[in-house]
Amino acid sequence: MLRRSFTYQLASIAEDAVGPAARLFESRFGLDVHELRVLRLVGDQPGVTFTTLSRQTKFERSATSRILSSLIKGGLVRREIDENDARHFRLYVTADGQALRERADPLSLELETLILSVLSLTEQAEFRRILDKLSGWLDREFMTELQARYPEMAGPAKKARS
Amino acid sequence: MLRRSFTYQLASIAEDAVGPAARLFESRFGLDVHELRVLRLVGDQPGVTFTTLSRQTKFERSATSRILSSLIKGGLVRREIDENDARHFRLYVTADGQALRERADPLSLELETLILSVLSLTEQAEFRRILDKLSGWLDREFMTELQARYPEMAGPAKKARS
DNA sequence: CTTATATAGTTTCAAAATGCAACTATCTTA
DNA sequence: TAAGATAGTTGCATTTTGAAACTATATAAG
Repeated sequence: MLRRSFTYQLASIAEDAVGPAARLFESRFGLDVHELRVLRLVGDQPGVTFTTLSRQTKFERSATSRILSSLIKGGLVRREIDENDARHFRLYVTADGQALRERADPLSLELETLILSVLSLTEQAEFRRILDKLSGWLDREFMTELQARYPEMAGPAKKARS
Repeated sequence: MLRRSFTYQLASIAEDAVGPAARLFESRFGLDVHELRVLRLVGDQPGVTFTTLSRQTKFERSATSRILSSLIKGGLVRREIDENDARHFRLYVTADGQALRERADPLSLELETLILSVLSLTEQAEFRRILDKLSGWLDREFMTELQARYPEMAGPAKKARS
């Protein structure tokens, strides 16, 4: 078999993994995976600020803002004006949001376990370790490195569309 | 640091990897990454049929059809009616398509090397091996397994949108 | 032979997502 | 008190989406 491009393979795995999950979360909790992603990021970083968050979501700022609005409207997230700088909002998950996460997380875990079940435990650990290493690099030095090597591509991340 | 959901991590890595690549291919070759994906899949499987292809692309059939049309219009792919069954088209990359691939592939390889450069050679090999194992499983048994466990979600893969 | 059904692939179209740019509001500096 | 800078939101034109309808060929049944 021909060796497929690594990026294609990654994107393809991500789609196979996220796609079914998306449908399940939608049908069980009426929750869009994008919303879930934001809910989790906020939950894991109480008091996180919008700009930080939107860098992590990998969505556009405007998209993140809209998702956030919908979470707030749904009572899953609340925001507080920063007392030192009223331009900032500090974001927190509400009790309802927390409750929802607590229902959603086991399903995530279940799916994750199923996906990884084809790997031995050693492989799973190794895979995780490698993914962590990769994410760290991609989040930090990689982007700088890219800009340096390919100055032709400025501007922020464009839709990858897998 | 909190352990992030594996699917989020994967999607996030894929986006970081594919996003920049998308912009580069666009600016250097005027080629959309989706088109490139299809071009490669056809190139690697001369005579492949539309339905097979669209399963591999992970796009909707209609999207695949549109991308294919654009490749054909651009003279990068050609199609022939199957002599045994006129409902099928057999797809082939043209000389122009091949030439384009030959210009694009080195860039892909370069990017891929850069992305993986944070890993040791052993890790790279291990990572690849694990990815292969995962893709195989996800393409085959996994989907069946999912349907069995979660009958509530029928229908074909929905946009994962990461 | 004629009708029914299945399969391959394309096209249409309304709804949703995208992303730039303009906008509001606050803060900082001078 | 005016001029930027920063945080976040919203408007809106464009693009993307995906389900459904459609065309065309093949196969099966009566």
